[in-house]
Amino acid sequence: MAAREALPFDLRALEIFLAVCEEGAMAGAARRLGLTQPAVSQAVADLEGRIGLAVFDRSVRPLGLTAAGGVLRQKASALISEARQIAPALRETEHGRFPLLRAGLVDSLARALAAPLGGYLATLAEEVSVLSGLTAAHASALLSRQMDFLVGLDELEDVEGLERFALVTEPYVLLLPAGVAPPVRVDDLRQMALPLVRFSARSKTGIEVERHLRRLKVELPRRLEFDTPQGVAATVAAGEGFAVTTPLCIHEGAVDLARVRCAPLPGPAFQRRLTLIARRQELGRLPREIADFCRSRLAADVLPALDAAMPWLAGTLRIEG
Amino acid sequence: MAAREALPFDLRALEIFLAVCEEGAMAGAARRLGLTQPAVSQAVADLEGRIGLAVFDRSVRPLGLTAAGGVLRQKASALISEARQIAPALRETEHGRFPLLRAGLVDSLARALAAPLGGYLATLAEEVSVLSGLTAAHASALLSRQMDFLVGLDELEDVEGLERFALVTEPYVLLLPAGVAPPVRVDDLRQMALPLVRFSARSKTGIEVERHLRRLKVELPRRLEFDTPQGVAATVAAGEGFAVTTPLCIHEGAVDLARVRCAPLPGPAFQRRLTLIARRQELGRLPREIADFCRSRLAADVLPALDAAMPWLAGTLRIEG
DNA sequence: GGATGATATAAATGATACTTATAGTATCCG
DNA sequence: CGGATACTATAAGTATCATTTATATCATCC
Repeated sequence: MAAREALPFDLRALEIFLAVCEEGAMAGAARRLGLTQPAVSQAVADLEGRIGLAVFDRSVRPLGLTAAGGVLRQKASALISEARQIAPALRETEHGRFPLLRAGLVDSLARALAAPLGGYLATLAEEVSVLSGLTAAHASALLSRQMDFLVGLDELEDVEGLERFALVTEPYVLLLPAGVAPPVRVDDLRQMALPLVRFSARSKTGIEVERHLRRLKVELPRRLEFDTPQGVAATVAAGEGFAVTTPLCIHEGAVDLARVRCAPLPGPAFQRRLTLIARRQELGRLPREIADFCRSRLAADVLPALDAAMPWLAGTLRIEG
Repeated sequence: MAAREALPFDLRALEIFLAVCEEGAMAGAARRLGLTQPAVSQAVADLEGRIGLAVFDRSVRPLGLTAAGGVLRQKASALISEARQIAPALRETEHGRFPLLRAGLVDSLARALAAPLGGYLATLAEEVSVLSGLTAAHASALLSRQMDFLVGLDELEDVEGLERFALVTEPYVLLLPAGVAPPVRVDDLRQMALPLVRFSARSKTGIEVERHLRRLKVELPRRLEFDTPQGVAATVAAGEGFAVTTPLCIHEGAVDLARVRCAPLPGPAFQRRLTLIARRQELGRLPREIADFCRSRLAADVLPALDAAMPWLAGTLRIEG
């Protein structure tokens, strides 16, 4: 955690600063706040001393703002207005629940988890939003506090201040149209007659697959790519190509298993892990509990079907925790 | 402005509260903060007294959070982390400019203003973003502080705490394919052979046109609609229909004026006004200056061409201020 | 070039954050 | 169960910081 250096101001100082901005004069601000003029003058001088910069241009009247003062007005105004909303929000929370929880769910778990997760969150919060999509978009939303947690691949490995709960690890596998014989060796892969249906490079899964194939020196023509597991699975089911995907993506695709064939991916182990990521400490025990819930639902609803369809997975698809 | 009731806490109290949350114990928090245990105990009791709610459940150890406490942790954590970013941001502003300015520009001014506005803002801020689109989306971004100001129709008439600067008022006009004779009376409108090309009801312009035509008892079949002035203008230029639009939308459409014909809209006066809207007091004199800039660019770059193409406008298209 | 209305500084005062000291309470463990 | 341990609450004193009164200095307007 960052060094606990003291904050250079408190909310009271910002309140006084904003009053001066709006009145254009310290004396005016003092009248409005029910203080004396020197109190305001000293509060402003103290604030400037603490941040080490002048915020007012005292050579003109009405008082002008310096560059730093302009920015401070913008930021302080936002901060105070948020602070004012906190106490009312707390009072509305007497039901013992959060007022709002916002979750991001990677596409490949949308079918498996969106509804149960939404239902579970609804028992914890007054208002719930579950957004499915690419984890990249969710990651930036999480960092900018427009989202409370996300479930997806970990694209934030280098970011401090987050906590992670591993949910499930799964190997990449091959998905082929029903009649096609699966390649057994890496070399068979290089000679596939069918084109490769790809995940878009906008998704981390797409990037990982791309990199793995490059490492294996498997070069396949670029023909069709999709953002979503459904697009990939449906295209394979239609016989248009084969894909490197994962068991959960196949489940997400909701495709008729009679029309496709799943097979191990030849070559060295290649897997991915889905994780729940939240800002550390902000939601207390909640992220851990939500992760537990997700694991139990995956174990109960999804794993049995996938193990039945791909018995050769033999535990390489496993719930963490 | 809202009644200036005092804030029920300052940042120091929240800092202590969060330390207790993370340590799970007041004594632990005291050690971490370099305080004594009673100091923390009293700060917490004081905080609870001010907001009128208990935040900790003292009957269990490690200390549990109440419902309100859970929400407070979430909000306080966000507030403190934003507060910590302020001072560094101020120090980066020694160039005399804002670190970031985010503008929303209504589609109908995108061609006329996006580039010059962007250039002008770049002289004021380190980083600038100018987003074009429907004002409805910009309005919500403005309110949620994801945008600093917007230029468009005023869809926020009932919202407090905003300041407005009128830029330009323009009448709605008819746009027809070159060869078509313009309707002169309202009744001619009702008998147009060509279909009406509409602005989507997602845009305020579209809604206003729709309402005006309903008031005039002009009912025209629904065939083609667009979100953007380009779509409307290009469709009219292709001879596919006629449109009720405005001079600035026509300019935005960037259509060859030889292929279309502009004419007054029969019936009572019907106009719209474009406005610059910002959160009050946050950017100081900046909104007024930006509005001045926008007016001068419109007067210099756009008005002469439109007056030449539609001499019958005769001052009904006018810059405000 | 004063008159006026503002800001800055100094010293005194009041509020409140913090400390020491002590009493009360939860949890652990034999 | 009972005592050891570690925590929290309360009381009273102290230190610190915000605010006041009093006074000096500065900007702006005729």
